Amino acid sequence: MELSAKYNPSATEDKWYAYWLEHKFFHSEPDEREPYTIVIPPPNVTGILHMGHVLNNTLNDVLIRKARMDGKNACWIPGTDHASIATENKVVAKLKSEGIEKESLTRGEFLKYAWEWKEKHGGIILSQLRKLGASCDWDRTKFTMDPDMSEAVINTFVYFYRKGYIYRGIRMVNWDPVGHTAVSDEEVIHRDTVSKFYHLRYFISDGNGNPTDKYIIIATTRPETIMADAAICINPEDERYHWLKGKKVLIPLINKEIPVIEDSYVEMGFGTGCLKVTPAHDVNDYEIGLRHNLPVLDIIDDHGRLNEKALILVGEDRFDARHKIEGMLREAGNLEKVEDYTSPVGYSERTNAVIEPRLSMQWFLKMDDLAREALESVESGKVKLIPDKYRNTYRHWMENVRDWCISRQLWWGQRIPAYYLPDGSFVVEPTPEAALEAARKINPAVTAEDLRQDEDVLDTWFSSWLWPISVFDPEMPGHPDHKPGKDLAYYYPTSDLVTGPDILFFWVARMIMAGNEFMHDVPFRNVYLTGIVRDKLGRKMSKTLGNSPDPLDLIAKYGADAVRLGMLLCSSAGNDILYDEAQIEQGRNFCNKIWNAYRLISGWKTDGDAVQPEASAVAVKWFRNKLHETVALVEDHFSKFRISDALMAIYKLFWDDFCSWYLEAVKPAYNTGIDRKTLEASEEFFEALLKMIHPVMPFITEELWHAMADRQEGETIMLQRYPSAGAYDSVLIENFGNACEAIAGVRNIRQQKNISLKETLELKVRTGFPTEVLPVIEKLANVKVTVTDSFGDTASGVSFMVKTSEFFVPLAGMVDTAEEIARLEAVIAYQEKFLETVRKKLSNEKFVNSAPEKVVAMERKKEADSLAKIAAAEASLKALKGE
RNA sequence: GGGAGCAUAGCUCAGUUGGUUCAGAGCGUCUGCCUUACAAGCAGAGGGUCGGGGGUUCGACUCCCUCUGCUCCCACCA
Repeated sequence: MELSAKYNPSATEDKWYAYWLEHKFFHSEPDEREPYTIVIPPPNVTGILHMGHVLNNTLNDVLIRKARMDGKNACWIPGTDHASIATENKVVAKLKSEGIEKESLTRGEFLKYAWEWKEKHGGIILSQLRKLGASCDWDRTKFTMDPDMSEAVINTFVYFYRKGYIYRGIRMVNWDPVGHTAVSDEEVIHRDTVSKFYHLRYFISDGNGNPTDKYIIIATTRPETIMADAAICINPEDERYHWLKGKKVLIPLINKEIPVIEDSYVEMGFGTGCLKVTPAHDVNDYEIGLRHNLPVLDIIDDHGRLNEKALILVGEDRFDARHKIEGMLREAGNLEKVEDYTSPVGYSERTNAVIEPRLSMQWFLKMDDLAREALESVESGKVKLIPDKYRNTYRHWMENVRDWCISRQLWWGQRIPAYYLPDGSFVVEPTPEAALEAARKINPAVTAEDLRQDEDVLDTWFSSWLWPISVFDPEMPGHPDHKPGKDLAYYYPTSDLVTGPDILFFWVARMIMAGNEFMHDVPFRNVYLTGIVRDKLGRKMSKTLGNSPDPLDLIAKYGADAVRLGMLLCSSAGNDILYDEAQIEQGRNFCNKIWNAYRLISGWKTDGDAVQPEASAVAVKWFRNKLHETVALVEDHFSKFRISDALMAIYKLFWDDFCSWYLEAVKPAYNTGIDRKTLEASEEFFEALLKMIHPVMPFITEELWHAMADRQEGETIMLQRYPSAGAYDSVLIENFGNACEAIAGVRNIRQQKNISLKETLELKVRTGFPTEVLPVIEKLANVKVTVTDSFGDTASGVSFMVKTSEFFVPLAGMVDTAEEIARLEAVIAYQEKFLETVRKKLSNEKFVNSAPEKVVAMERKKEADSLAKIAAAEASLKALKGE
């Protein structure tokens, strides 16, 4: 059958993925083999595949496929994350577009919509991963809100509550007015933001609530909060304001009287040195308020609007209010001036809303003990971070961690299992039944109807930190004395985790905590932290910039293998990836190269009588050694998670060594058959190469592996053993490399002298050059080689050197003597300079005495080689000059 | 404000205890080729004072100090 000159991925990818699924090659069950386990970083259940996923899951798939081919029992657990805030936002937005407000729904009604949404959109991303070729064990797919997974979360909550780690308290939290929930400190992103610095006049009160003509100036970025001011604060050391001590001032517009207090928190040099204290809307002010017993007046509601306690601008959004109050203050004569000002402002990671510091009742998990142990796990090397520069960051975070705010004012998630009695006390139990029983111990009269469950749900990370445990045995979390199930006992701890550094703390650190707590062992051995995918200008991929390509479009255009290779080419661990479509083109081109190598080999016909040419014999011998050498190199790269280096080594082995040198060396002349030995060796090499590439490019390798031989139904390249590194003869490899250089030398001369490849030339080489590789030179350079001690008339030809071997091509009548003299003189000049530096070293006693023997010997060899080269060049020069 | 990291060819990056002829790779560039696997290709070539300065050493891309320029993380200066 005639094969197309181009590889067509669309014709093969779906076919082979279906084949793999049909034969359950991805499925794993515990057995006597060594397990190799990866849990997927669960993507948002309603998310769509983006380039970051492509990078991450390609790496995961390469590792898992490599392990599978290494004979391990490889298991990659897929699944999705319920992503409370993100998903709830999407559902709320969707309902809103249909004219339904969340507030108008009961919790149950809303959750019904949410589950419908999840059923419709959930899992899209998992099907996209199939397009990429991900070899996940789909039978084990998990979702963080599966009933048993949710149960694990509840049990964990109860466990830590009973342990005394979970408590409830009023805290200043980061309020997200768009998500209508508190978020953790880690979910707040601080960005320098241009705003205004308003200088306001606060008039001194005469004591009866009436303004005098004296005033002080206070600088603030948030004039809309002045109605909640509880005091004005000055530094007690500040002599400028001593006259203010004990006075009262009036809040502009509402004329409310508030005291002047003193606190060293105020910096005299900043702003006007005079601070308005608004305990309800600023973390520091809250602290000051506590010290000075100030009342807390909360004037902003869940949506970020002023409430009735503000007295004015009630119902206005905080930013509208800021704008409006500026005018009102100016009109009232309270606005001294407005300056531009840049200051860090907190934004919600999920909704990008400006965070409103707000007091509220929340649930917290004590972190100190958990963090201490989790730090130890990394410090001791039980968990290795790759690259290890993240250890510093990790340590810093673990040593400064604050208690984890785990409650969220949302409905989509695991509801906190705290049940309130009518008197306000509460019990924490895994089920309503158990809660009732416990409540009756407090008050026997309580009925099920009297109990009210806490309205909040748990932070999503409070479920995903259990992921490496609960996917195998959801009964384990919360029960550290439970006997792990068969799967958990076999697969835990998992082997490697591949994820982004942005969730090192959110997720990785907390998984380590949960692992230590419930399994008394870390959840994984190695954490490979990828970079962030950026565009080629270094900008983050984002929808608004429109610089984020759709991976499925790329797969459709170039093929999944090309996309995978393109992503890996530029991905060294921990470094950001500058994505460029050109890399994916390179991947496509590589597919094509593989495809065409197959076309060549598959077209060869054996000629039963043909004996193996010498050139083929040495090429076969050389490539076998080269293959062994490269496998060893690749294994070394893999062991150090240098995936892109491993890939490049294979890429060069295939393209340069196999295609450009080996195949050209053994390729039979036009219309002639090939000998059996060479054909068999070629097929063996090609198959080994396919196996080496398979983890990175699963589709094309499966296609060609099947095409090259009669395979049985149920056979697959993905379960073949990865080629093993055998011994190799580095002398042969070097000799062959020198032969290649000699070939290049002749080709170079041909190009310079414009001599066609079809014209056979003479090539002389000095005795001593390994004769074994000469047939290859003869074939690929189209030369007739003579080994000799004497080049004869070197004036009528061109010489060149490979390492220390001298070659000569007689070219009667074609030599530009002047040019050749100039070239040789340049060689001599360069070598003499080089020789000088070498001799300088060797004449330095300190060098000779203190440097290792090997290094000194090397310098002596350099000296000898250089002398030889000079001698050769000088001889040629002499001949040219006719001396 | 605190901490960490980076700076090597036009671009993206390797360079693994300071020592192989070590200044590298891929891509791009230039030159010549539609050569019977592949022009998404083949052959060949050019290209860098390893950010600046100083120091340690027989020897520094590699270790130390300093300057400059980027990046990231953490952080409550209104």
